[in-house]
Amino acid sequence: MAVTLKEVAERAGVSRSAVSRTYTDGASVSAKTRSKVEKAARELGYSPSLIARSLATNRTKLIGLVANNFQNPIFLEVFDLYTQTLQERGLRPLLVNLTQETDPAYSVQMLKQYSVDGVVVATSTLPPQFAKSFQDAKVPVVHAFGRYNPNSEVPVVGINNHKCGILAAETLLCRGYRAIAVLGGPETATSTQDRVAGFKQRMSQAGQSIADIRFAADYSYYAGRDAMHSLLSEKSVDAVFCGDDLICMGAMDAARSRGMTIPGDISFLGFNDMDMSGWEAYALSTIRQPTRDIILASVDLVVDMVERPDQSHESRLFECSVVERKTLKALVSA
Amino acid sequence: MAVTLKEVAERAGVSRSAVSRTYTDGASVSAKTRSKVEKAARELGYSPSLIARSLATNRTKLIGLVANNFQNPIFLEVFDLYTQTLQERGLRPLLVNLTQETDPAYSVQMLKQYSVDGVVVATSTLPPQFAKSFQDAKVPVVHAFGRYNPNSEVPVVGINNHKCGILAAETLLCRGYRAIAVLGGPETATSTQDRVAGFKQRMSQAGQSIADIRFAADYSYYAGRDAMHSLLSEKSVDAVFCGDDLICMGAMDAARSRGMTIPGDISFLGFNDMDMSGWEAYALSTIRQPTRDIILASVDLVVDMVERPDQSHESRLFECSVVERKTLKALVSA
DNA sequence: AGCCATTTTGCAACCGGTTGCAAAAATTTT
DNA sequence: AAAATTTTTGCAACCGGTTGCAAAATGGCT
Repeated sequence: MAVTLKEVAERAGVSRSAVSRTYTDGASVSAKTRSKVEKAARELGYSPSLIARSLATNRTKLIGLVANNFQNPIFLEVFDLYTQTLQERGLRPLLVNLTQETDPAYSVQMLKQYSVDGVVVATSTLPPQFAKSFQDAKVPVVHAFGRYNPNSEVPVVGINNHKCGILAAETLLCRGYRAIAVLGGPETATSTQDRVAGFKQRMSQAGQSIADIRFAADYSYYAGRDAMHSLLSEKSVDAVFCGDDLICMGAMDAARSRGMTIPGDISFLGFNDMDMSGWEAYALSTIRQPTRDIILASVDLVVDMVERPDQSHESRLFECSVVERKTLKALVSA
Repeated sequence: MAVTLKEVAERAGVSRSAVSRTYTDGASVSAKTRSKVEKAARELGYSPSLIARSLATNRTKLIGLVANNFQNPIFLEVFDLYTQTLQERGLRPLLVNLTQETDPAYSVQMLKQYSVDGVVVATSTLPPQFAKSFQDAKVPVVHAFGRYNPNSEVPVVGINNHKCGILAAETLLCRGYRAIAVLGGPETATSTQDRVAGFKQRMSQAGQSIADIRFAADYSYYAGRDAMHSLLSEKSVDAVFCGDDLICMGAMDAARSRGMTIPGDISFLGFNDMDMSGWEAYALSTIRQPTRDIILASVDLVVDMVERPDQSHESRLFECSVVERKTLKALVSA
């Protein structure tokens, strides 16, 4: 069917190796041979089969990308960046959509069968041991957006969620809020747990209690809205720290539908700073996670792990920052 | 490195073919041999290499998914469905992110090198000839969300955009609007062109002129907002048909920021019915495109093209419907 | 021109599977 | 129990590339 190296070799009147070498860089071919080969290849419409090459070189240029957050628009941004970044390096993503099925065995098996060169697990909700199972299967893996632990075996690229929780608490405290609630993401997500822990710590350090802590069923607008409705029907609060911008938008709409104004009656602090957070209907003040940096670094890291497997590979954490828009009151000056 | 078929064969004390046959269905292996092989495989942690298999069978189980709309959240829904649907059939998507570079040559080359079994081009903005170039390269291809033409060579799975334009016009006309504008997607997108053409046709048929036609620079919130601002500073209109929900949300925020109420001062009709369109902050009345049906059908179709290449393969168009929320006035009764 | 160092080239084995074919084994039939 | 039939098995060639090695070609130098 497709044109093969052998046909090109025959047409160009050279050996098969000569053709092969024309297409592997660093190989030794004379200018004359190269041009004969290229001419023949052009005429035949030849392009080398990566499948066959993979078999011989033991490199597929395929990177497994494992994700479970296909509901959250921020993942589209993540996804766009991953595909572009990989593309630029001549690599291709092979996607695994985890849906509910978070049994790692399936993904590991799948990606091993395709002999991916490496894997990026891109999720903030799964525990370190999930990513670990790729490592156990001898596949280079990095956990992007994952939970960092100083002696974790799988390198993590992400943020310090505990510290972000502290940052959130400080941001709200120094604006004088006194009835603060937390509306986290799913309780099982490691990111949620860490952020809430950091938040609690800073609040109690300031001698403040937290008015209410609850968790949205998932990372979605509707989960945020529903959780906020039930919160508002039980408690009265003046500020809410949300575990995610999407949840926060749902929560804001819940508050508004009860006639509350933002930030007059109630204030919101989100998390992530996705594209939509800047929309005028929300103009969300939020904690920005440097998504782009995390993605670039995680690709760099996994590539490095593939190329230099013996070296040690270190986790990288990036700083988060507060983005001020219109859902918080102005700072009270000291 | 990885465990190979040969090692399993040796351990199980059978030939390599026996091992191979154990893992290809429809092959003839005795129960006794099979269990010996499975035992050895389990002990060694063997799973067959799809790369090697592909080379021999000429099937990779890889489907190229070509897209250029990584900015629009609706694509995340599309993407989720594609990955899941393919996954269920034992196939994997190989993603190509077109970004600006819409020269098909690159994608064709890329996907041919990976010997994908088939390709789904999932975009409503590129012309039929883009998808055609895969066909010219002998790769089975379907164009999802593409422009349909009765004698198009590449099968299309999507909607009739012209008809949707008519539907939009009727929806607005029968509610009594008399200063109607169109705010389309990018002017170069085939979907935009067809919707606008249908819309115009129905309007002139009703003896109505269109107050303003303009196009957003791309399928984004900000493009919609900017275009709407310039529209409003030039004209006065009572309803706007937007080429996409995202554009529509931007347009709504532009109108609101000028103090207009919806649907009191101005009404909006969107297109797509993405998840966000139901959010309370927008509650968009919109034309629903049956995304799920389109995706399932396009996967079915491409699979069929791979399995029965000689058969003829027909395009499929689905119907769209109006979803009523809160951005249009109630119907004026006859 | 002749010698030596450097490139370039082709051969052949290999990557990890599949599969047509004929022989061997198991099963059925007489 | 032997013959005929069916099923299972192993051999070996093949899928489309890469690569170590030795031979051949090239180029530089005296």
